[in-house]
Amino acid sequence: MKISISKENHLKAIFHLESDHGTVTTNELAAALHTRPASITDMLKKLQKEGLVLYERYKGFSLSQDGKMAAVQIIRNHRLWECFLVDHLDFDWSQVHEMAEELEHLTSRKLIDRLDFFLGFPRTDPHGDPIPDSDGKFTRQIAQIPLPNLLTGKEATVTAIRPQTDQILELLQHKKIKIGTRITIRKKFDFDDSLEIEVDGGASTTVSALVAKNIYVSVQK
Amino acid sequence: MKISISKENHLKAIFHLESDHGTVTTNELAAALHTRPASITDMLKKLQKEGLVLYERYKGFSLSQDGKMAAVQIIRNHRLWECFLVDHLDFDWSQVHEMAEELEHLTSRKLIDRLDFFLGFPRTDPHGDPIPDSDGKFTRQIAQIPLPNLLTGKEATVTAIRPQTDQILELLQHKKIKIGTRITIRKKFDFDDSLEIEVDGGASTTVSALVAKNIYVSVQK
DNA sequence: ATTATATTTTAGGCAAATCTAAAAATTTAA
DNA sequence: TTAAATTTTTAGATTTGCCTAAAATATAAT
Repeated sequence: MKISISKENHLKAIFHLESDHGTVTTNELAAALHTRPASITDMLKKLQKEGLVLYERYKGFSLSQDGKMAAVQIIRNHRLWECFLVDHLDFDWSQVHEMAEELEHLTSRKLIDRLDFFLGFPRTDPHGDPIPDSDGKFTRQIAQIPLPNLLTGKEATVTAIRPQTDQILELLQHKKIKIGTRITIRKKFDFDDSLEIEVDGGASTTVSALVAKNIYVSVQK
Repeated sequence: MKISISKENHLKAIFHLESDHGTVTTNELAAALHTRPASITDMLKKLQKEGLVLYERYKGFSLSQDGKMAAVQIIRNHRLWECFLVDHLDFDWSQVHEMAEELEHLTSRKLIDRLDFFLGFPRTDPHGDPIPDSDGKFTRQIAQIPLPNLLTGKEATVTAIRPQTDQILELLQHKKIKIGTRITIRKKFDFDDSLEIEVDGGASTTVSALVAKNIYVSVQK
């Protein structure tokens, strides 16, 4: 009944790709897992036998209900451990992903539930991604929009940075922007789509279109 | 250069058996790891090739300097995670071993060092076993003696319970004895070697020879 | 609609970590 | 000190997860 780490990684990758594109192909999955299409086919057959994916050769595949549950559990583990690493061990959010990739595979359900309690039942991880509860349910997230879509003059809260790279982290750290920061757009420049923004009701800076596109905000909350 | 989990477990088991008996045999190691002697021989050859054990067929084996370092690192990980589970996630010391068996294999050195800091650099784990520092050094432990060896009337601190089973934990919990508890022997009964002891300067109880033998105390500190 | 291209699968192999059964070496005991 | 018992090792398989190269199928393009 125990799912191997490699299988867990396959389920997780399928889940993420399904969420993004709605559908997944063998090649995509192979790329996501840094493995070869042939290996994916092998694994798919095993996962099907265990009832974790629905698979028909040459036709495509998708997670079964059980497979989805397993994937969500891993994602929960991953995100909770990221919270622990950032909030209590004082790591930067850009450093924690790899460590969480290992921690997410720990098998004790009780451990993760106690960790959840210890952390105070956080609803999002340090990157702004939602954390499902112990039953695998994602509580509805507040609506997030890319910063360029925010109306000028309307204040909003930064809820996520995506994708997160060391480079954008460095830039945003310098500009004192992180999750929870309040931002108001003061001016949009059509020339290069850069934005002049006010940060936490204080100083103004300018961010390029590229940076702005990676910042997600919410007007509610 | 990365050591597999299975190899780490072999090194750790050799380390523990060497500490106990001074020497280890193929059969003992197989028993400790719930595996077969033939598998031990296989693994030993691999570990030798990697310079982690000194091995001559039919002659015996022991950890090399590198092997010892690796083993100590795992033990450090294991004991620090046990501290975390007991001190922060509120598990009983009898429950944490299995979880720590998984956590000990995490590969990030930085993670474990930050955990050490977070925990306040504990010198012993919840079972009273010493935790080596980041360089693998065990700081000299205060002398521990089995409770029956303690002189009557001399106060001492409980430093370890060994071996720890759910049953003895239950008994000691009921008698309010744990690591850190102060104990004084009031009377030794030669008839069955049971002891009448005073717990934390308060009430007295009696413990059987079997229980007493499993309690280790230190008069210093 | 047929060919060309791209995707997916099969076939056959490899390395790690285990196993069983049998052989070899060592140790113990008569 | 040789025979018996024990320990350890070898030989040969198995499972898991991956690989490459070639074949099968599906999709796109003329």
